[in-house]
Amino acid sequence: MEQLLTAQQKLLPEMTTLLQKRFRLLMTIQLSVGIGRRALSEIVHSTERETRRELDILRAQGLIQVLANGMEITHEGNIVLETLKDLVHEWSGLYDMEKQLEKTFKLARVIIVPGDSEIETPAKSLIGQEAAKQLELLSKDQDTVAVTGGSTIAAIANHISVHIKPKSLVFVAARGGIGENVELQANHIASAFATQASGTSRTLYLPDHLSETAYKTMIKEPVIKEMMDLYDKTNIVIHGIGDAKEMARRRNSGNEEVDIILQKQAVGEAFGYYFNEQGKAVHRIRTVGIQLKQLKHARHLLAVAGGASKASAILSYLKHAPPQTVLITDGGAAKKITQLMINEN
Amino acid sequence: MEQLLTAQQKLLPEMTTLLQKRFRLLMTIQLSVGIGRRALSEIVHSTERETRRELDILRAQGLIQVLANGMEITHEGNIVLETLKDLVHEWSGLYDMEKQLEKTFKLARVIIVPGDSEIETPAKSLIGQEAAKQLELLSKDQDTVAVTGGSTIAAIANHISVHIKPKSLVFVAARGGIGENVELQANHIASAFATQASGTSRTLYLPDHLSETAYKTMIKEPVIKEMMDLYDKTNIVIHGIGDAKEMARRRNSGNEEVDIILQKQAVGEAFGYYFNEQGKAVHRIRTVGIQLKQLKHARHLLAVAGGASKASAILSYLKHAPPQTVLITDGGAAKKITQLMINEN
DNA sequence: AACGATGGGACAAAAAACGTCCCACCACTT
DNA sequence: AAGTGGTGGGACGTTTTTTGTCCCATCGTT
Repeated sequence: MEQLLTAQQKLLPEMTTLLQKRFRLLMTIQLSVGIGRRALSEIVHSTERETRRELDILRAQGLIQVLANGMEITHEGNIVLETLKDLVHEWSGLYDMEKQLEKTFKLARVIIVPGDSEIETPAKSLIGQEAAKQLELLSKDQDTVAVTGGSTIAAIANHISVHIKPKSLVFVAARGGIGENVELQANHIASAFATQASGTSRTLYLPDHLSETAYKTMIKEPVIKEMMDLYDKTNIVIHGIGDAKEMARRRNSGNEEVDIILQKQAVGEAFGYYFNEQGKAVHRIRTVGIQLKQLKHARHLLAVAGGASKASAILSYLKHAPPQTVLITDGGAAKKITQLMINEN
Repeated sequence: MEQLLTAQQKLLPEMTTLLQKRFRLLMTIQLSVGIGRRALSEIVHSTERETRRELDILRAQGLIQVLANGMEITHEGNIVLETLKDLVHEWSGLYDMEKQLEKTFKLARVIIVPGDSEIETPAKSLIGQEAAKQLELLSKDQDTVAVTGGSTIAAIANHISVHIKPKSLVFVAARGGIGENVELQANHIASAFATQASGTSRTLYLPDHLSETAYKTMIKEPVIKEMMDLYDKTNIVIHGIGDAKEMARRRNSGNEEVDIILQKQAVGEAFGYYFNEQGKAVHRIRTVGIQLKQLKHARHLLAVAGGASKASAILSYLKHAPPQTVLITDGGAAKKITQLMINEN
């Protein structure tokens, strides 16, 4: 039945907003009987005309009744209100969390999709879809877009072709290779994005983590140097947020490295920096790929990560996220983040 | 969960239509892959522009994908389609039945609300609501409206004030008193309607069934004569459809009367006539109140009845219903009627 | 190469929504 | 008893959206 509602929302995307709007009106009328059209408009922060329109509909549906001294909710209206209470609470809860996170961490935008991508697959797909929508919204012609790897970022690819209109985007792999799975490599993903968006892609064929000597050698290679320059010109960065231990494991870090991470209580990782719960960088490893300081020059940053287990990593990252960051996550992560924030205070 | 959907429909009445429209588009695309915008418009009998608008939404939602040679449904679209199948079938089934009944019996309009008013109370309320809407739609200023009694008709009263704009309607009791319950008497209902619609009412203080002598005496009374004249001027009639045995019981008919009804296999009753399954009038009793032949002169007839048990009575009535009849019933009755019709052939 | 479909762009016309008044009415307060 | 501040509903010019109807480049098929 959960699915039925999800399917309904897919087919009628405007439903969610409308339902919440009318629900709120109905609820307000219930709470303050005898309220008038204009007073109501003020409370719900809506124009008189719009409120009026919705009220006409509510009246025609027999959910409210008009008295001489204002309006009151009918018995039927009360039933509707009661029935939809949980549903709206669920939905509007997400909306409230979005706004709260935006405000607390001074982010450009926070988008929370319902569900938990670790438990239900549709949530990951929703995240991907929203990320693709944001990319379409924020990208301009001939922009350079840097992308990292990971399953969440990979999930965006499926929705690119549906949402992105062609505008000669250049997709750049934002980091070298990590771990085994080819499908989740930045290189592969950049290329996939380019195909789907009818753009071009540039790839970086190097391991993500290099010894100092190897690094110094490779940086002089023209092919590599060219990529480093591209990072300076990057307009949009789409990146995941890694769990510290998980990233260390993927990088096949040695025992001493893992020990440092554990000892310094790192919870999150991004672009070679490990962050502790307070959002402080406690450790750094040399990585090829885009650098943290280069991020600040990008016009938009899409931070994409979901699942309750990533909550602490996301929270840690948010504490130093640049203001042009757009966070796209899911209800599972968002709820956990809120919990963690409460525990801190 | 059934309730949740009902509540949703209450709050978003435009949802039903929209959902069905988009569902149909999606389904058509699924069936004929590679179909184009214009061909699609023809199939679903919609304008190119409207189809286009909906298609844009479906595309943005990732439910369809645009190829060079037309459109195809995505995996996600298929899931949505599968999930909403039952819901839409339920809804559109009602719509189809409406059209079928309209056509078969040449009626002005048939409205079927979901549910069965004998089982769920909301269905009766829905019937009342729809009847009130129709009255608003069909009535003109200073119209004379005759109403009969019964619980279904009484249910309309609650929705009158919400739907009817004041237009000096005159409500007339269409028949005398039957049975005990005052609240369900034509007199009481006419008066209730008038109050709710800010109109006036005329009542008929006589028992519905009279002996011939009593009838001949009373008909000469000016007060009664005046009412009979009013019936000739009646513009709109709102009436229920009675089950034959039930009506006989309410009228406290004698045993011989009941025997005739049983023997002649009467199933329905309206305005003193008992009808058999074939819609033939098999028995008649003298009633005060509006007469069957006077119905034909009314501009609109609202026949209101619900519940599976009334199906045969409704069907019987429909067989001789005047073309200006608007039938308002519920899913329970409509489904039973359809079954009965199939059995006849 | 030609045809017939495709989707998408464009634009004037029609329709709906909106902002913003006024007005009559009613319930309180003064 | 008069005044005041709220109520809903009507009205109307303006703005925004929707609609109908083209054209056009493109692609697959003939």
